[in-house]
Amino acid sequence: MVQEVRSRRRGRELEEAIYQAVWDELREHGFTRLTMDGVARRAGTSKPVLYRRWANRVEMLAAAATHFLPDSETVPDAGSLRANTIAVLKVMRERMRTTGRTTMLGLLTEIAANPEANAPVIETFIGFMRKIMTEVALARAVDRGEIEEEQITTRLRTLPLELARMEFIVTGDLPDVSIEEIVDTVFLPALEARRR
Amino acid sequence: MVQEVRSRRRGRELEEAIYQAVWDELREHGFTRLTMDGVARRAGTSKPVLYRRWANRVEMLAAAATHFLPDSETVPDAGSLRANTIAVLKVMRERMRTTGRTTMLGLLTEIAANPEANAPVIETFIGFMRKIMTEVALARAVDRGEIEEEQITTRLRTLPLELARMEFIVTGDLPDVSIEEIVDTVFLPALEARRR
DNA sequence: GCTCATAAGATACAGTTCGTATCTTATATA
DNA sequence: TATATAAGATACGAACTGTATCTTATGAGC
Repeated sequence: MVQEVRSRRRGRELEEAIYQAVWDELREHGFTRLTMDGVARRAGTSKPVLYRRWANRVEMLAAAATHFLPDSETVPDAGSLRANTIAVLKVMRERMRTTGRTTMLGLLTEIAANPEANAPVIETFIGFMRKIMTEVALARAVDRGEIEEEQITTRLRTLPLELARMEFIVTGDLPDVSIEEIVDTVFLPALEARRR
Repeated sequence: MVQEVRSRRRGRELEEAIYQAVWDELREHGFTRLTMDGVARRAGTSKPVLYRRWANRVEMLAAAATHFLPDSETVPDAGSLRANTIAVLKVMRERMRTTGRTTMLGLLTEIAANPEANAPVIETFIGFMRKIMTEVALARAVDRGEIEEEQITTRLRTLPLELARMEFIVTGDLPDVSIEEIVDTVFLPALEARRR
């Protein structure tokens, strides 16, 4: 035989192939119709290989999502709280588009059913954005003297993120106009009201 | 025979029994484990009866939810925009608690997959609350001269509702403290910022 | 280069659930 | 009382889940 294929992948290599298959199946069929058989077939492997790694569908999916979403983002300082908040919301939009609406809903459903077990998933999606919001938008604004540390409450810190997430979940997207509206007519005024 | 049971219910009566069965199954097993067989068994009927009425599980569930949620609410004037907005959010909380977190997520998932077909569901859940918000909180405040019609944008009208819904979906509840925080540190300041 | 433990991949399975088809029979209506 | 309609029982194919069992490729250690 001329063809000397590496017919059996292992470890990292195999896992990458599985993640890719999950992602492709997700694009093609959506979260609700993503099956273990489908992923196994597309990845050129078999179900037991999947179940040896993850206990169930959602765990596998969460791992794939985590794998494809960057766990750090470098957002250059845009010079103002307004511009940086808009930049953060655009990062969030990209992440949500990558993940997809029904996948987000599926993960939220799983989290609702099993909060402790899914703490890492919560961290990947929600905690991460809060971190970026704090570091990229708020901390810089405090440094710059644009706002006072005391103006920032948890509610206000997460406010633009919550609105962005809700809009994406319900409408399926988050246009630039909405981002600007959230920042200009809700976030900044609410923050401003706490001055002094 | 002494016992003269109506052994075969029809129409309205049968439907009420089905809705009740859906609701009970929902309480007992949650949205993800609600099965057609289970509902049929509990309602003392059979699957074909369900499928003659609704095309699938989600449609049936949406109908049951619509059936149990009041389609009008009388919220007495509490005297101020602040108090009325809080009252509206408490109505919303009751509706969300009645529906349940995973059921909401399930319906949202279905809406995402099939927006046109589920327009009535959207109306029941989202449109209804907007209407209450407008009638109970905003219109009265305008009448009272507390705010100007021009201050109200769609974004601001739905702002407290979006925040309340997101918090309920992610955390599973909406405590009084959150309601007050939403109204006092976000909604009213954002509205105030548009004065003049 | 050989041996061997490990894990990949194939296959088959029981158990659920969905949605449908088919049939019998109770019940409202004319 | 006759008849159309729909309820309810039952059974089914199809899809999917998660597991069990088996063979065999492959990397690590000798």
